[in-house]
Amino acid sequence: MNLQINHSSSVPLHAQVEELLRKLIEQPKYQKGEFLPGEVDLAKQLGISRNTLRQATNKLEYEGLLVRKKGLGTKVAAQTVTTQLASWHSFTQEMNKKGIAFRNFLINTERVQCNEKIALFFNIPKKTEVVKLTRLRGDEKGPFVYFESYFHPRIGISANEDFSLPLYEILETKYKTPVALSQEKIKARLATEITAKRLKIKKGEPVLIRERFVSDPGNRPVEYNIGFYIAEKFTYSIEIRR
Amino acid sequence: MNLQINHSSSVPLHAQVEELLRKLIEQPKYQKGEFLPGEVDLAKQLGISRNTLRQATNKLEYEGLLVRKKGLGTKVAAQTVTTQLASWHSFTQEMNKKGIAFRNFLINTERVQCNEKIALFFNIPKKTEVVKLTRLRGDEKGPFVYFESYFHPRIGISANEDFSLPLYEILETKYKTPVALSQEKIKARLATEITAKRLKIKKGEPVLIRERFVSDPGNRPVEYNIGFYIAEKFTYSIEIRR
DNA sequence: ATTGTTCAAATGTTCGTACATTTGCAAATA
DNA sequence: TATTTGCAAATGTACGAACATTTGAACAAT
Repeated sequence: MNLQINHSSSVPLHAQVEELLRKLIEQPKYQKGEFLPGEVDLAKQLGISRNTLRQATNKLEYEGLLVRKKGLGTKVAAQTVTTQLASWHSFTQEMNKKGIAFRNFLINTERVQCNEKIALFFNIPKKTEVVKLTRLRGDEKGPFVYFESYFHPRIGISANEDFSLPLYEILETKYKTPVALSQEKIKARLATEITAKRLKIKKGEPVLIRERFVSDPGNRPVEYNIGFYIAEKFTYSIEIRR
Repeated sequence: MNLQINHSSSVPLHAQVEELLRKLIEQPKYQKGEFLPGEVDLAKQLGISRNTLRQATNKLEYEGLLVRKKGLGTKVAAQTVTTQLASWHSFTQEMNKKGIAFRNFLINTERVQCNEKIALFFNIPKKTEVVKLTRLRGDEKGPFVYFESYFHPRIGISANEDFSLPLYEILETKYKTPVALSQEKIKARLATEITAKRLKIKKGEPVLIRERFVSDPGNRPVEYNIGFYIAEKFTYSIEIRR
């Protein structure tokens, strides 16, 4: 492994070291729980001071990637894929942060007639045409979440929109529709045939279903979103302040 | 304002400073966006080194409480992402609202040795004795949720406590331990034998598992809580503002 | 066998220092 | 007057050093 950093780069050393460590700890031995080299050694090896090294490891520890234990050493935290809700568009970021390659298996947009539930939330007549966005996401091993999004006609979003950007960025910048409030409902169910097929699991395996009712600052409905997560692969994480 | 720290305390200086800053930045002038004193000045005022001060501010910055700008200064972050949960102790309220008679099937308290996970969160040695509260709740048709709560020894809660009152009321009034932050994790799993027995369902039926890591305003761990819900009977509802 | 002691290694804490970079503003300049 | 320059103040980066505390293991004493 190439543990090289560039002392004359404009990128701060601690940032370089941080990146390097992110890659380093992907190695199977570290994923399996082996301790990293000691701080003193590692710093010497990298040609930097222990303090600078700790700047990097501190950040990774904050993120929950590393666990340090006084008198023992530093190792990679036991990994669970957590969806961080505190930030809105953090899903891919979370993935990337953990070094998990992230993939869109399918993105599709179409115009459909809305069902009763959506009509009720949007406060529009049943069967009004709305734009529906469908996404299937996962990693190289396969999909692990299936999403559907429906947008209120008022937004004027197009079925030809480029949805590769974060959704809430598109809404805010292009359509001047800030989102301010969302009501979420989470439940667990056994996979139906169609859901199982989409997620490539067996019918009857448990899935986490997360519904999201998104509104703007004036409390007007903006988006309805429903996601089906493979339960085994997911922990839904929420941070609450009061 | 009393900017005093104790150099001979066993509490690390940076932790003391962190606490102190949390209180300091509650002042209206800082909430309104005034810059904190410069690092050099503030460190001198506190009688600590700039590095130590930065250890504290780094953490607060990472938490999103402070914003630092090179060449300018440090101020309190404008409040943006406030993730707020409707249901702190609202479970029974929700039930009552829906006219569902609510029943405690079992309440039990005991002293147990804490496992690794709890030791890690509480930052105490493995197998330290902690108070464990067990609850089984449901309606007249049977149980639908099984809870376990563990309390940090610092709280000094007794195993003979009367837990018929709302938990967070007990903590705040009797034990002067306000709770401020909680991290929740939600996952779905198939019921193990023991869980199935408790909830009177069949082994292999899906259950929603909700873990809650509760901390006080100083971010010190207070309670660990895990609940097993019968998935079919439950929807977990969250309200998020930003 | 059990208990206590010592030791080396690891992370934790804290200091001091030096220089880099960015910012806003005031003074000098065209 | 408008622009540039320079400076002081602020945070950012980086190093080195010293000592504290915790851990696990080896070893010694009971």
